[in-house]
Amino acid sequence: MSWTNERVELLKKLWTDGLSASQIAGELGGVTRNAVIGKVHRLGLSGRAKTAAPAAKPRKARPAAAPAASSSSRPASAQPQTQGATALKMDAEPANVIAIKPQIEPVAELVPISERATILTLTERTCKWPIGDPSSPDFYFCGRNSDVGVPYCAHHCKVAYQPVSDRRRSNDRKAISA
DNA sequence: CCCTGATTCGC
DNA sequence: GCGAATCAGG
Repeated sequence: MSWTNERVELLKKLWTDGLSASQIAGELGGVTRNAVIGKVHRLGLSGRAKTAAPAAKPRKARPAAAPAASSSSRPASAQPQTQGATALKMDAEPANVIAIKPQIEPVAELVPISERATILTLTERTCKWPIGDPSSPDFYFCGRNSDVGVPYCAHHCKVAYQPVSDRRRSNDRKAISA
């Protein structure tokens, strides 16, 4: 795969949207996260709202020649592991937040087909955020990695849990009078 | 262990 | 220019 204008534009969009390099790589397909990161740097759009202090890091030079990656040891990109399916745990909700029940997610939220999970491939470390209409054949789960005991990946945790402080007391309604 | 981005350097 | 290998960190 080469970096066509379209792919570069999508890369820029996703990167600025805050997606991780591996997520973008999965979205684009045909490239690894390293390729994405490399491209991001070449495009000069690295460092998005990150640390600004540690600018100078005495990078340690690589030993010498790479252990010869020969030519037969590079599948494609890192994929979520698929070990034995184990019990699902839908608990672990932080105390000071309210959980928002996953609803049918709009098309905007897409997960690369290669990373999607079905009820059969979910493990205790895969994101169980449902995507699509449960009654539809296109229904699937996010499937990205999540911490053990946590039902969703980092991304969907943000979506699922909303700080209580953000919840608006429903008393700012306007004069209801009568 | 999983992941993240950053960097180097052979190609 | 590209990206695997590697580093450094969470």
